Amino acid sequence: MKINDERSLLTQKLIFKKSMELFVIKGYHNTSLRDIAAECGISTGAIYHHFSSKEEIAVKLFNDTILFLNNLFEETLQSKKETRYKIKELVFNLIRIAEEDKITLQFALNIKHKEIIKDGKPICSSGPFEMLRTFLKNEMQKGNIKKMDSYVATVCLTGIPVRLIQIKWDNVIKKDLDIYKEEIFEAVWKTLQP
Amino acid sequence: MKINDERSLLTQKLIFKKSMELFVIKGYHNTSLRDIAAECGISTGAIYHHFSSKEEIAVKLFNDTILFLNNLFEETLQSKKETRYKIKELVFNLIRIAEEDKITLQFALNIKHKEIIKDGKPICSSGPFEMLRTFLKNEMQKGNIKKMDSYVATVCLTGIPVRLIQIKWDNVIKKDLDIYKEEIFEAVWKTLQP
DNA sequence: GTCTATACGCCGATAGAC
DNA sequence: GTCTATCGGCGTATAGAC
Repeated sequence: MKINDERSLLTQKLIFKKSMELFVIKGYHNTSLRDIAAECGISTGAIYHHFSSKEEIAVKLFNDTILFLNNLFEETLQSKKETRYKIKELVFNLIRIAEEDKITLQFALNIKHKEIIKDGKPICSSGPFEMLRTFLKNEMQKGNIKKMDSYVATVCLTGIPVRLIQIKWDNVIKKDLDIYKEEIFEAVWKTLQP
Repeated sequence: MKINDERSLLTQKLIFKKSMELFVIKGYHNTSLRDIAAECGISTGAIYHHFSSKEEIAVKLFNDTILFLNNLFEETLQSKKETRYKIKELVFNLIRIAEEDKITLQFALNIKHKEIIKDGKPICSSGPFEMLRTFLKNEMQKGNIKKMDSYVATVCLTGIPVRLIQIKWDNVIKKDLDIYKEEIFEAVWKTLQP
């Protein structure tokens, strides 16, 4: 790898990072390329050297974020042996990411593709959801959790922690999320038991 | 009420209705005043006779929607006697509205104030959530549901059905939501039991 | 109350020098 | 690879006739 390639890569990373921050804080449409350029300390022309459009930045960010969630879920589900602890780890990790990597998760959960993509929209964001559904279906077959509709099960697993996280972001909850995680997990787990 | 007042009111209602539809379908920022005017069959000038800005339309729509949800929840909770059936009715009504009054609920759940309001944002959308939390706290005191953190309880009550509704809107679920409602309610109810 | 016509600014995107 | 300068277009909002 040449020196220039490295510098180029660094600039790209910077544009990604600052763009995501601004998209989350101000919203996609309220963020102009001039805003991004200023935040990065470069010019709009420089941005266009790396990306062909503002939309391209957002779409790439979006795909990266989906991938990040996919990896997170996959690793989490492999990290424990017992079903109960796999799910506990998943809930805990979600809550942890919501505080430690807030911007990324906010981008994943709040940014609407509809607002970004103008015409036909081919982005599929249901990957992580489907992975979890597959996992839960398998666990049902093995008899580790209650046999129920797999969509309902996945909705219980994701809906409860995600809602907690969102009301925290909306400042409805003031306290640190950490104190809720045990109780949240127990609620999720209960829905999956006979 | 004079004739002209009536006509004026009708036009306003029309603008509200079409604006909400467009905001939901295309997104707030991808909807121009020209779009709204065309959809209403009037001119942009006419819109400005009734509203002072596009933002004003969105903010008023938003407040109306919050009020709608507040009323819906309040009436629902009074419609039954037993706690179990109050909550069942609530879950069922949410799911029903998601199909029958889709646009309104999509507006309430999907539109981000941050995207609309440019500067300081005073909109408070936590009213319905807080009402449900108060209800659940009272039920705990009466011993009708398990004593637990009230935020966690409210998150369980809202998070599960809302998540189901959202994945339906995202077309992850193909079938009619009606077939899930019993199972969804049972899941919610379980989280609130000892 | 509604129309047409238009002002004006901001934004995305490009051109061309360095 | 980054800059400055600029273009074209669209979107909000206004002015003034009817």
